[in-house]
Amino acid sequence: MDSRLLWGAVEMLILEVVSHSPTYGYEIAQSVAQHSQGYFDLKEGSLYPALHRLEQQKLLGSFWQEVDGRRRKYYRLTTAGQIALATKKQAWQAFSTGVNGVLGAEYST
Amino acid sequence: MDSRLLWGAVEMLILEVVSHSPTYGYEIAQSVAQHSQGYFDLKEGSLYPALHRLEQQKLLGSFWQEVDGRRRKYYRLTTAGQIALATKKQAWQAFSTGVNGVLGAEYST
DNA sequence: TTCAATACCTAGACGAACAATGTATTCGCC
DNA sequence: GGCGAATACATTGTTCGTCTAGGTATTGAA
Repeated sequence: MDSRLLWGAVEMLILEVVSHSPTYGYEIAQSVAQHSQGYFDLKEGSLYPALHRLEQQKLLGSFWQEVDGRRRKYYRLTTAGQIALATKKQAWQAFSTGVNGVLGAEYST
Repeated sequence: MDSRLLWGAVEMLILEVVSHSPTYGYEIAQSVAQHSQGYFDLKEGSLYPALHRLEQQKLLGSFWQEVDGRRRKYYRLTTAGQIALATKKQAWQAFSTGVNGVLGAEYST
């Protein structure tokens, strides 16, 4: 995949996954990979800085929890996060429509 | 618009526009803006470096031409450019499908 | 003459994704 | 009892395309 296309979409994908239920970094990466048929492979160097960014922007809240001897940092969506997610989805729609508008521009059809 | 989403898509959009007929930078920017309903606004700082990149990669060829006292640098798609465009379109499709797969994921359990 | 539009270009700043590396635990395997 | 794979977190430094902001020059309208 062209990783450049990933720019700006990572945060939206994270917010989307967390919006369904509180979850943690490692599981987010797996969830994104799974639902994209393995297309997305969030690296730690992208994932964790993004989570910290979103937390600092108060779009995500977090709490530590230990499960089976493993410490996990769970994230949940804040109200601001819900709004941000909706906004990002709209931006994605507009972007996607824009690209397809150029690609499918009727120069003959 | 979220300019981050633009990453990596600019070259594809340029190649697409040029593929229809030889054209020049200024017109490319206008064409992209028009076909995306004004969503995309290619800045010169993105447009010209991208054109030079594509020319250096031999995906675009160029020739100068003067029209009405204005010098224009026209670009045309090379054979390699056609292949690259097709490849980028497929990558875009895969990316778009991947994103929508995560956004529209069924969590019904 | 002054401004907008046309038409090209570049230098530097910015910032997110990546590779690589580190820590630590649990579990399957033999 | 040892050993690798998977789990789970994190950071450092590099990379590189986009943007801001600046520059040159011509044409045509106010």
